[in-house]
Amino acid sequence: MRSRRGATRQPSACSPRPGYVLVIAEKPKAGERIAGALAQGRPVKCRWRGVPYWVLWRDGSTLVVAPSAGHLYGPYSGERGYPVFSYEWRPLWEFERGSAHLRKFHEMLARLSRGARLYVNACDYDIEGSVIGYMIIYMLGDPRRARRMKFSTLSPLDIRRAYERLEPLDREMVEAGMARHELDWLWGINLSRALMDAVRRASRRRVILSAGRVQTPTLVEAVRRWRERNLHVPKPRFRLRLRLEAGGVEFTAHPRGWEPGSREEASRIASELRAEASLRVSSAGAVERILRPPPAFNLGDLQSEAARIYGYSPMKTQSIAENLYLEALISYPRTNSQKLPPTIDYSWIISRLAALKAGGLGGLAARLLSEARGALRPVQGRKDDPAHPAIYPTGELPRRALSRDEWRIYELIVRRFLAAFSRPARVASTTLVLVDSRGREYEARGVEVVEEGWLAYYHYTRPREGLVPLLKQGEEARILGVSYSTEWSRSSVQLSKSSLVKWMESVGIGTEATRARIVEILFKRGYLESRGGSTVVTGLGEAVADTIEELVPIIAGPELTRRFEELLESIRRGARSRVEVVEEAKQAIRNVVEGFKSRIDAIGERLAVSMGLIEPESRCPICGRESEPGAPAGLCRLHRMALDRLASELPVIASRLGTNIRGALEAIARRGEAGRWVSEAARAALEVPELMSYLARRARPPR
DNA sequence: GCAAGGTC
Repeated sequence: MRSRRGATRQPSACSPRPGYVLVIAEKPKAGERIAGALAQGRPVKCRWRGVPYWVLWRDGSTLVVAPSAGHLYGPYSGERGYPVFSYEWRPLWEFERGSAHLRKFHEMLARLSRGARLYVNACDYDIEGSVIGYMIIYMLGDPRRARRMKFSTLSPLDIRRAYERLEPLDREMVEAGMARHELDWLWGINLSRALMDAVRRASRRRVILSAGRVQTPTLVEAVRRWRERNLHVPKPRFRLRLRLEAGGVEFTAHPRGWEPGSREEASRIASELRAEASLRVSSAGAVERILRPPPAFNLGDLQSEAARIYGYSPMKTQSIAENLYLEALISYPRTNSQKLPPTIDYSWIISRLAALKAGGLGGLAARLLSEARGALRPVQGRKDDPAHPAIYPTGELPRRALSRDEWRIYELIVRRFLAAFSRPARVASTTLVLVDSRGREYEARGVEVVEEGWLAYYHYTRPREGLVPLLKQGEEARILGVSYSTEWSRSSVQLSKSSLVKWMESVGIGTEATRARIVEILFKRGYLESRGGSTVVTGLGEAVADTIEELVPIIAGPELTRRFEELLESIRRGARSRVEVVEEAKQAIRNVVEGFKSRIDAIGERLAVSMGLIEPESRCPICGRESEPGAPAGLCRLHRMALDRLASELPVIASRLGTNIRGALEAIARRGEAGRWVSEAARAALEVPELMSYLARRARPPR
């Protein structure tokens, strides 16, 4: 009986005689590629309870390629209480919520392991892949009869080459990977239990709290940004705007390198200018910039573009991308790479995309093919990934109508992919410098896209255009009008899911697959909340961040990850052992827990107050948070901080506005640009004499 | 139940 791939099962082929080579892949998709590359002839696709594996023949041996689905094992402890230092590696399906589907993978691998003469770890060539494959071989097979396959892409050539050059098991890499799991487990479980215990003792309530190497620094950063935003004191600036005309073209100019220092000065200069008829051009220059095409997306770039353009959360973008991947429309999305390797058949993919009907994408693909005339070389970004290339469309076309959200993400990926093959764009910018009769300089700028290039494919980063007339030095521009406006500075600090994910990436914590998920955990724990489309930190989030910064500063910032990296590197080099490193961590955690327990009542009380579980002794009259000892009028720490910031900024603001302290305070109390605690403190100071005199004592006149 | 990391 002949069978087509995947169509029919062949019972005899699917239960090969013992003595075969078992090749373990990290996931089904990779297994399929590996089987296809290694088979001489066609691999036979088999299933066990729905999980695929492949049987094939190569140089007279039988190979069975069987996939895992990521990690099948992890540290587990049945022990309650803390500190907890004993654990063992157990199958995840036995104890982890949401891992039930791993059971059939585990059983399939257990069955196939029995008849193998050789085990090959063919998981992704990175630290986690080494652990995934090794644990399966260790638990179900025999590490003494095992080898490692090392390949950097899933191209048939790389896979075949890796199989011809099997290497010994990478034991040091595995030890480093296991150490990573164990260290994260020990720190995370113990600190989380300590926090929960503190609240339970203070309030008799059970609440789920957590801390960890990645989530806690992210929370601390969110708190820092939250405070910065809410403590923002806006400052007024005065912006002069001149409407000019020359040669029939109207345009706008602004002061160049100076600005009016006060409202009074702005008003005086405006009337002086109104009395003049024209400005003289002192110099004119044009420069042309070349904008290189952006590289194809990695997950982080895709997440931030989807957030910028459509307001999608990183988690939403990620799960949409995962669906597109599972439907074979795009390549593997959990990648850090901005590079497209030369081994992929791009002209085939782009010709397939030319058949896309919706959204004009097909037309763009066809246009690219005719523009490129066979020379398809993508730009390469700087970032790389050991296991995967940048995200690209596979050339498979959607078989069903995509939802609006799915289509948007798919379109972003396709457009960005096409742009990577296109030509640079050229943008001309013109700068006119003009002077008035008193020698003050003004500037007018024009921007024009001279050659579209890649902007035709990825138009989301098109520069804003505007024209200025082509004038020469000495020529004049007529003044049509002069105005000035007061602009209050806004806080430039961002706080959103997307900005937190970006921050994590910039300091190197978390991975492509986990960053968005860990930000969601901060919301789930009640540390962060979405209110009216923006992200806020809750009182609980602040209390947890402050508590950990005070008691366990090592885990409050990205430094612990750096420390981990050094330790893991030393294990990989063979300079240190996993046991040694883990024992050291246990000692550090033992000390931390001891310190925590000695102050557990105070910690628990602070956390419980922040959650509203127990009453504080005295509350801030503005917000109801716990009062800070010694603060004026019983303010909390945050409103006291806001008051102090006001005190230091008010004198300058008053002089710019040409008013006194009270006048400046009144202006700030109404400004939407002011941080929330600042405007609240300003309003309170206008009403409560004690606060006003506190301010007056601290507000020093400007030098 | 609690981490972070794989992947479905």
